[in-house]
Amino acid sequence: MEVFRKVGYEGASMEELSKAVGLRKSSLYHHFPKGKKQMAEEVLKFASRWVSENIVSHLNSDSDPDERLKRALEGINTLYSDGSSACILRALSMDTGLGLFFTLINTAFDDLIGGFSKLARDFGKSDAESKVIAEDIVIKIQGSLVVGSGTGNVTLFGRMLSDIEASFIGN
Amino acid sequence: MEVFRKVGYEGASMEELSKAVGLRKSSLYHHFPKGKKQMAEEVLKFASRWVSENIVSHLNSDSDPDERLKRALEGINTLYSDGSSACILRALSMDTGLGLFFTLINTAFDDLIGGFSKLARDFGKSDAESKVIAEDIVIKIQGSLVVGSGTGNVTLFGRMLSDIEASFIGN
DNA sequence: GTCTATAGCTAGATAGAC
DNA sequence: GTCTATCTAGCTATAGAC
Repeated sequence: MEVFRKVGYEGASMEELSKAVGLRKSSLYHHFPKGKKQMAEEVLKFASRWVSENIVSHLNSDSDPDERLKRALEGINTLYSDGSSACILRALSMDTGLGLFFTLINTAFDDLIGGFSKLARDFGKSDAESKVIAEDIVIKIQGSLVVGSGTGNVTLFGRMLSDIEASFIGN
Repeated sequence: MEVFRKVGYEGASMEELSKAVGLRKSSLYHHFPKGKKQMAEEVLKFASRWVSENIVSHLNSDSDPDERLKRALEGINTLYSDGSSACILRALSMDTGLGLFFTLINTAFDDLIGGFSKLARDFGKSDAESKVIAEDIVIKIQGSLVVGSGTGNVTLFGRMLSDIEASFIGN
């Protein structure tokens, strides 16, 4: 996963993946008979599951909204290593001619937006408002990762998380 | 440029670039002796110049702030084809092992942020506020492109531009 | 399940005619 | 300046011993 999200699908060579895993190239084909494409797919599924279990699950629960928001943001902070790790969804959404992974990426984004949408509703927002708020949150997270890595300013991500938290508590 | 921003540096093959340009591979080496790396570099420089001339120049001018904002946003909308085209800065900021283009990308982002920063000051904001506002704007633009392409919802980009415009005029 | 060895191919890049 | 033809290195992927 580290390799893919750092260099993207085309940028990741089996050699590099092999070194990262600590197994020879041929051994990778034992675990993933369909090769690199399958490896990227499994990585995406793993990441989606992680997001679902460590972020979306909190957003969708029925406990205290403040607590849920806090836990979800902690999950996001962990996922992106305080803003220093790229997003695997973004890394794999480019390259690869005819969107090999579009469906997986699409549902992952939708789940996340759906989670924040529910949270916003539980904070008293209307359905329409909630959708917009949720989209804006995910946009801010992704944007801060892109601009943060492009400018070398890692603090943007942290500020964005603070802003997101404040935007709920403020209202 | 279209090829690079769609599939990234590693994803772009000389063959594909050749077809896009309408010249044979070997002819490309006549214009760009240093090959693919140079092509990407020139594309990046071209894009930076375009951004500078069609977006940043307006932001940094001394005419009516409302007008400058409007023109800059029009430039952004053109650059990204209403949100349907990926950002070349983002496409080339990944891949390529040891950030081949980091400096170019960095200054492009800084110029853009600097431009919006000046605009915010001319709208009466303090220096510190202006920097934050400018960063947030660029974050929103990048984020909406990422989430828009990831979810297949192109409208996010347009909404973001509207929000940006409204955020100034509202204050 | 992991390895060494290698097949088969495509990538980026060159040579040289015109 | 553009072309055809080709080189070479690196890639993904496979074969088969252990």
